[in-house]
Amino acid sequence: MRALPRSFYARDTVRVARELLGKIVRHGETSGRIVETEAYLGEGDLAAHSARGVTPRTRVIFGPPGHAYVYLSYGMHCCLNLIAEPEGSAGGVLIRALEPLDGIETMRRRRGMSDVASLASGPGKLTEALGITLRENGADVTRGPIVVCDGGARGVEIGVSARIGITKSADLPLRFFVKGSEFISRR
DNA sequence: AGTTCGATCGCCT
DNA sequence: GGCGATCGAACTG
Repeated sequence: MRALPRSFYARDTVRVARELLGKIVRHGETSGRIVETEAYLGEGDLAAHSARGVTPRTRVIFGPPGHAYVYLSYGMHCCLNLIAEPEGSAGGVLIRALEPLDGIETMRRRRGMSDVASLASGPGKLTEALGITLRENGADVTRGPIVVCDGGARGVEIGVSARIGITKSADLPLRFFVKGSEFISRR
């Protein structure tokens, strides 16, 4: 399966967040279909790490599209974002949940649990299931080791809501999910 | 140099 | 539904 081209990411962040639903994320032998995303915008989005401009941490968010921004949340979970917008403009899509596809036994071992619907139903869970850590920060997802490709999913119904677990800019409808999926983090 | 505060999860009740 | 775990970035003085 071929990686999505960089041009897919070099667009409006909300559009990229919506269209990432149904796409497949692969890391090594493990992969999953994206069923939940959130858009984090540039200027004016106080919930985004990029809200206060370029710093050593947020450098990746302002960099070229099609790269991974991985950060540590609450000192224990890594979260995966895919960078959107042309270089120099901030925008990222937080991957919040995956439907596990390949390497389910590996995911079970990494997660220490067996229920498939819970293996990757949260941003910290899916990075643990796929073995994604801070080492992958800045990786080019059109090349690897993390690769995103077209899953052939068409015409799924998309649900929209406010983003989860944030306090600033909390009311914006920037969370997107596959309606009815049993693999999302919450309904 | 010290402090504060998270784009969370799982376990407990 | 509440809380503790645990680390790095950014802000303060």
